Amino acid sequence: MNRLPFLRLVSLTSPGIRVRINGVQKEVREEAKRKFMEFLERKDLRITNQRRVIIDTVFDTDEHFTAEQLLDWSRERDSSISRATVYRTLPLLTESNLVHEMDFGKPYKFYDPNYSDSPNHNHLICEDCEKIVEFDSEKIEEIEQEIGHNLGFTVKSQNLQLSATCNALKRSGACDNKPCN
Amino acid sequence: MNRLPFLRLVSLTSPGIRVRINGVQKEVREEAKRKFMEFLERKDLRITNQRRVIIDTVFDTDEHFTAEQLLDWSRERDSSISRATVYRTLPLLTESNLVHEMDFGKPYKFYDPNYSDSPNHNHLICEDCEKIVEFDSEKIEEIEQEIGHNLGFTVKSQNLQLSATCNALKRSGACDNKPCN
DNA sequence: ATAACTGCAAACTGTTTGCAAGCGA
DNA sequence: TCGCTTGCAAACAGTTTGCAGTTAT
Repeated sequence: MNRLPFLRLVSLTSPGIRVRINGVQKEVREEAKRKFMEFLERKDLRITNQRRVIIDTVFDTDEHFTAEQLLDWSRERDSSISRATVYRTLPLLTESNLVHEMDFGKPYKFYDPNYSDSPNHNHLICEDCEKIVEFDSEKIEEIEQEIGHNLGFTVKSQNLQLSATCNALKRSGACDNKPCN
Repeated sequence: MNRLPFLRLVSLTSPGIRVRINGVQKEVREEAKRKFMEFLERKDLRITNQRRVIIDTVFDTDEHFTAEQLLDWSRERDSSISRATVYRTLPLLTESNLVHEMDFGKPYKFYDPNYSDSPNHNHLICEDCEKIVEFDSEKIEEIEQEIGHNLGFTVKSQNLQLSATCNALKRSGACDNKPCN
């Protein structure tokens, strides 16, 4: 099953907006693995070989993935991993708050292994090449709180998706980031 | 199939934030119906009895609905309406930009018949009672454009979902809006 | 030992589709 | 009339689950 090429772009920092840097440090990823093991222990769940392989697969990548992609990648490491185990492990990963489940209106879900690193990041999706850029904005978070307050709610989490077209593509016929085939 | 009670709240206007008023005027709804008929004609599609019933059902309500709900409601008016026709009509409605398709992370989609009235509105979902509040914020739109610009994109559309808890519920044990069962 | 975990395959759910009959322009 | 539309039922895709055997603690 072929899926969309979801890449993360290199930072383009600007005031008040933090953009995820490509290639989060290895230590952060190792810490996430450790935290998930602790999460399992806390819930009296077992650290099986299959779970270890899946955890390593999840946190050794920086990319957003689908359940099916995770299955493929995990099977490259251990071909005995079953679809059921992947589907049973994903809810644990999201429950632990180390992975974020996302819906882009496709019939399948996407998972983001960078969540614990910056839990408030939002996404911009390029309509031209279907890439995803992550970004944080303090201003947006402020306004969200304000809106919630005005409506009589306490905002617990937000999900902002921007759908956009690539300026570079319009200028030169190709994205700066990657050719748009 | 029982679905969530998605209601629209009455306005709580505050500076810079426009909230949808409950009960959009009848004329707006009739205009939407007319526009959709025109859309069908423009595409050389036929105005069948089934389509008329579905259109009336969609624009006679103010609420967000699922495909299954639309089927139920339409069948109350004409019991011969089939699931297939509903599923075949929904893409036409979204393509016409009179209805907006939304994903709240559930396995089924929601549809918003208020879209043409305020195409940039966003949603706040109450975690306590699963109601949806619509709101517009010019500030958010400004920042979105700014972020897009800084990242080298032109933002075409946005989708902001706030997940929140109800302050009134916390104070008094019930929502102002509706008892939270 | 024993409770949690696994792979398998079947089940489930929302949505789509092929087909023969029906109906609008 | 002609070709778009319809209802039906089967197909489809992603996800979940029951079960019997396996494994971590």
